[in-house]
Amino acid sequence: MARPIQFERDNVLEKAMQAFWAHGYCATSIADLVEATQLKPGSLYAAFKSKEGLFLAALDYYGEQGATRIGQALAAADSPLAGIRGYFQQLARDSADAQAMRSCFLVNTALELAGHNEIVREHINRHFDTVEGHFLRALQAAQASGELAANKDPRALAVFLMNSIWGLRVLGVTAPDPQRSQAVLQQILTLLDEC
Amino acid sequence: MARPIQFERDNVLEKAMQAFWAHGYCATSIADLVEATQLKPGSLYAAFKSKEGLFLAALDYYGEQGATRIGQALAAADSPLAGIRGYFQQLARDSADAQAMRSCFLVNTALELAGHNEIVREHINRHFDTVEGHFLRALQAAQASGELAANKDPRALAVFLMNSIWGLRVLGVTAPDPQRSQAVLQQILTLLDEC
DNA sequence: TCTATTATTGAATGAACGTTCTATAATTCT
DNA sequence: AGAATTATAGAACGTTCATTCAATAATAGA
Repeated sequence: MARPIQFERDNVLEKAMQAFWAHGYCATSIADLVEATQLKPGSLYAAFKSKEGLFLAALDYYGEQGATRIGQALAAADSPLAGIRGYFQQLARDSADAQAMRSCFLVNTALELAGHNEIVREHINRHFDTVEGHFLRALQAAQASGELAANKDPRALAVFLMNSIWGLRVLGVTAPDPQRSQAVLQQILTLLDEC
Repeated sequence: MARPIQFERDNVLEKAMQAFWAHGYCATSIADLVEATQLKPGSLYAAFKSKEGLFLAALDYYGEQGATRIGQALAAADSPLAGIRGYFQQLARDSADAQAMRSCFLVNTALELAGHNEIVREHINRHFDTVEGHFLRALQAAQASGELAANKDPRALAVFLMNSIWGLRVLGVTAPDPQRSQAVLQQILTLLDEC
């Protein structure tokens, strides 16, 4: 009974996410988003209500994709600990890439907005909790199978791994350098070994 | 031969720093800075050239203060490792404070601007390097005195400690919680012990 | 005391901001 | 085919932005 929507929502969210990720919430103007998504202001506001609405949608799009990817990578690994080691090896490589110089969209947003905006904080925490949950289950499985020492605390290790991700993201933006990333990686992995 | 400057530079920088720290570079307007510093736009521009100039001055003011404070805390401790442990205990307490919900000004800035602005990146790295230098010297001293195991790598540990600071700052903004902060702290301190 | 110099003031500037609105295009149901 | 409905386009809105400027106030040397 009416004209159907022309654009694909995921495509628009992907483009908007890239723009927000690259420049942050405040520094990304509606004009930037119009250019990135190829939608006119009217269409953007009809679909997402406001700049903040579009931002939250893009944030969730990023968060869900990321968490899913991590979950799949862990599930596909030869063993729980091998999955975690593999993930951090890749992360260390990413954070050493001087071309990228780009943190995680969630971490950027956490520091730009989470301190003041409770809604944003909730969205971010939800995604972080999902990832932490993946790590926790992997660590518990590793302990059950004897791959992780019995005297380790999976919960504490899971929080620590999240902490390490956040740190490596900052390192990747300020001083991307393979040697430094590898040094950090070694310390992190040491904590997963017997000691 | 001319009218002398009325304001104290450090006082203005302190106020400007608080404003930038609380809201970020982009979200802090000149009007905000005028109110915070009690200087009119003309005076701000005469003294600091531009918004960016004032920001960099405030960033350095923060960085130098912070690095000095850490250096003094480490020097005043009973032993090198005791100094490091004490610093991280305090940091873990800070990041568990739900009232504050505020990261480190340098970390905030790193994620907001360092990816695009090379000058900002250089300023930030200079301050981070100073702090890392303090940690490195403490770790080397600890190793020399036998307090730190001989098989440890002070350089790698120093980078890892910086990484842990950054992580705890993110934790403090998104989900301040004593239990989680303590869990992370325990893992970090474990790496300083024999194992 | 007068002159030169510089700090301070706050209004003025044009550009860019997020958002809204009206006209138009496209579609479905009757 | 016509009527009803909704997406799209892009100009227009008032506001706020960073910055500049002309007028004024305050000081130091002559």
